[in-house]
Amino acid sequence: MFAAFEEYLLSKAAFTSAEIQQIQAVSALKSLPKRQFLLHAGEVWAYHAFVTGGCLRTYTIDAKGAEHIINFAVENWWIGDRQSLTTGQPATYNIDAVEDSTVLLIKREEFDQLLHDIPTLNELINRILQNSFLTSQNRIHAAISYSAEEKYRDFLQKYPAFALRIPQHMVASYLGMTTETLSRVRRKV
Amino acid sequence: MFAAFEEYLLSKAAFTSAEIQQIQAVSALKSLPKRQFLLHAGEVWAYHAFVTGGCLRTYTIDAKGAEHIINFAVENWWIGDRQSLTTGQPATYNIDAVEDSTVLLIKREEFDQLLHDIPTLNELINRILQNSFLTSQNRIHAAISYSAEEKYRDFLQKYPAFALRIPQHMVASYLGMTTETLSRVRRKV
DNA sequence: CGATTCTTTGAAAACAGTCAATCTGTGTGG
DNA sequence: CCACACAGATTGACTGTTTTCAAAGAATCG
Repeated sequence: MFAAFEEYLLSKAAFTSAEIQQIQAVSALKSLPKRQFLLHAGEVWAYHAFVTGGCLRTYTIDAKGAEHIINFAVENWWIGDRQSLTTGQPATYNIDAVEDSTVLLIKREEFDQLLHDIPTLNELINRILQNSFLTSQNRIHAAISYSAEEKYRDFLQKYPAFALRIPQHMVASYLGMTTETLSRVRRKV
Repeated sequence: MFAAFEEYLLSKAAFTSAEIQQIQAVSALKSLPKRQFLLHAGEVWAYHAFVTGGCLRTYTIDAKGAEHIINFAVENWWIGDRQSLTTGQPATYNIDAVEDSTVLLIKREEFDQLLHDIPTLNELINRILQNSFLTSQNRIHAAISYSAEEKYRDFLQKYPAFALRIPQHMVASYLGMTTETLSRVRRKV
């Protein structure tokens, strides 16, 4: 399973095999059956996590019990509560497995050491951060500009693969609408 | 006006005076009267921009002529179309001045050189990027979870100063609702 | 198969948007 | 300094969209 991470790293930048080994030395693997939590809101999150297989979601639960999904992470995506990671404050988000998943974990201190020792990794992480930011901006734009139907069309166009593997009530919650509304929108699309 | 930027930089990290001078050498100042554009959608954006005074907004205009504001930037905030900056593609956003403003501009190539020469600046920029990302995440959460009234309360609580200086129809457009809806929400709050 | 989870449908209510008119404040030019 | 124009905010009546609640149908999994 580390092989998937190694392949990802090498596809993104020219890491030496010594660097790969150093990364592997601090990587821990974790299997998460469907519905199992990686993080509960209120706990402190102190890892960098990379999804090697499956799908997870980051979400909140409001006073009425409704879930609001901040994002999904499938193979080759990073996941975690970055706010908690950097501030040390309790996490505001829950993370659990949408499907049976496998995740690779690196503790914060060890990851910081890697960033310090391996400039290539530092650059890669910053590139990813920048991408995450741009993606977030686009999502904000969609959220404040589009109707329910437009949001769903936009989602389908951006993430056609997600629509096939993620339950619709979760897609609805990601798009900021109810399951019923999404179901009605889908009838039209 | 560079003084404001220098003060900002020194408040954020320990820059040497040589570094400050190197930064100043590539900084250009620009005054923007209210309503003047810094960037039109479709143009390529190739600067890092820092607001030394006033207030600007980043927004799109949809097919019906409605504006959707992605964000505001006041004194000591950075602004620009990062997507266009990094990819070289035409910008998707417009940027113009909400008030008479002053902006400090550094061309992309020169900024890259600074990042290379001044590790402290590199770290600072990455910290800011990370903050921008976290702020975006929170905004997404608000946009998909809250009602119009909750969105406005949340906005007031996070940015009390904005409510005083930004016209309400722009706040409405930032929150993803119409001016009329915001006006009705305000009557209740 | 039976139980659970997920999706769809219907009807009513709540919410937000639209259109049009009025009101307010501000700033400019005469 | 006043009058007027203009941008911005509010209000009312109406329309349309989305949510809510409840129930019934699929699909999936042990």
